[in-house]
Amino acid sequence: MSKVITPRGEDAARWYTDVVLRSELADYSPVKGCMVIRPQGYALWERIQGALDARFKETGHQNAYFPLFIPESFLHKEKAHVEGFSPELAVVTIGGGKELEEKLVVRPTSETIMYSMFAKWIRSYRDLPLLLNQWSNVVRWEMRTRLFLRTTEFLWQEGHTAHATEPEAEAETLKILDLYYDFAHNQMALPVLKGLKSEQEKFAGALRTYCIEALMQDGKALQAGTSHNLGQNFSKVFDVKFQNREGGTEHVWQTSWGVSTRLIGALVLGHGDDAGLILPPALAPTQIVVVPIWKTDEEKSTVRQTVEKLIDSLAPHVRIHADLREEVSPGFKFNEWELKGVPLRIELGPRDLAKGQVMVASRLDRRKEPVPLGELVVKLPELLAQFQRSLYDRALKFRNDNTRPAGTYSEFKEQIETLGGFFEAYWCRNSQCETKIKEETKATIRCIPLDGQDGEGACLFCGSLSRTRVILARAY
RNA sequence: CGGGGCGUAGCGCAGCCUGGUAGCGCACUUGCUUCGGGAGCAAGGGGUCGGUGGUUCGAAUCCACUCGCCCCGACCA
Repeated sequence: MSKVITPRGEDAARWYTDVVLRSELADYSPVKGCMVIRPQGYALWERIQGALDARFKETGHQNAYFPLFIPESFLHKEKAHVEGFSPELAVVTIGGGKELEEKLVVRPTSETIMYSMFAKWIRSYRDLPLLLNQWSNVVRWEMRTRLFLRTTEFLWQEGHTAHATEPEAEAETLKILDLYYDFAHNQMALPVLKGLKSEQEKFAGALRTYCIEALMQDGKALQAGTSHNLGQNFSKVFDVKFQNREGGTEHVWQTSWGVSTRLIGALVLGHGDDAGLILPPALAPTQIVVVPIWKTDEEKSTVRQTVEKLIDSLAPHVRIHADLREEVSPGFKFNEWELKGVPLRIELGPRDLAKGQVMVASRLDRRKEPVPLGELVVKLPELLAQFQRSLYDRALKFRNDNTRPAGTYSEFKEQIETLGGFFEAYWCRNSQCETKIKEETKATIRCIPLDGQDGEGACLFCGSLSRTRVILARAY
């Protein structure tokens, strides 16, 4: 493997692949379109899982697990759903050497199999709300794949809830959207827009799809999470009914929502640079790496002793790792840990020992500052918190600098090509205008932002007066 | 599926045009010296040249077919 990553300015696509492969997040698999998530990448996923799972539990959700295989007929019950997913299904036709009576679909998402069970479990309003989440893999036979951003099989979480009333379902949909928004900001250090998807872009089978939408450093948008209000679309076809307080029978109101391993791609594209990954401290499996430096055997033993004491005192407070390998030089380690995105690095050598200090280097700007040994326990958590803020601020500044009014349609067409980024415009809500824009510019309406819908303007395409403000961008 | 590119050592590549029995860098092994931004020297190990068939005294090299991967477009988290 080459020693350096292809510079982003030279080839952004190659840069992304280089970073993912070289930082050992993932590797290509023998199966086309699939990937192997390596220990580095999986550790990151586990941190994402941990943070989200805690939030789901705090908001009253329970985890469960439903089967990988779904009877083909289930998919066909909801018209829009089957039309949306048919082209990308993997289907099992043979089991145990025999042709199956009914084909089994490998789940592309679990609405249908879950709700067939909901129908069995829900009888009364007392059984509601039912708040479930599942961590699983799903398969969607994509034509074109990219590590983490779009693979044939991916890992995700899918929440599925059932409620007694429409307002309750809508409240749940928005509660999860807020949860995702908060997670993106505070854990991933990525500013995201909360918005509503257009009819064309919404989930197959949903009433409404809300999303969080992020802007990557190459000027392309990335859908980072979705929360759907399913209304009664599925409960009607799966006959998920309950008896209300008044004794009448109603279909439940449902939601589903998810985020996937795509979030790892968002971290790479959102924060990385030509030296590799940059991980937010809140999610970094290793927050601080210690690189000891020595020349003589005598120095080696004193440095090592100090490092061991350091680790013992700091390990309860921060996720810290000492790189004691002797077969590679300190300089090599600096580069390697920077590639892997570890936020802070402590350098500790004879010169530092003499002064009773260490050098602390930040992955953000690669600057180093001396910190007295005795102050580390207090100072390191502060530096990590500061790192987290700075990383977010930098991403926010980037987004602000790359969000602009679309202007006239011809101005927009030119700028989407030359500048990229988010464009603000008004849209008449006519899907023909939306399609035309997409065909002519490759940009899509990313969302109708929930904030700032109080003005009015001319539709970007047809010019008719509109009160719907939208964000457009080219997207992953 | 359309367009472009590539398959030669674990990785990145040269060699191919003009056939003569395979080479470079990194990585790996051993030893010594090193270690504050990808260490140096020395000695080693490792390849059915993607596959099949053909041309030829002889094929990594020429011809035909085939398989696979990557990138760009149409579908999508």
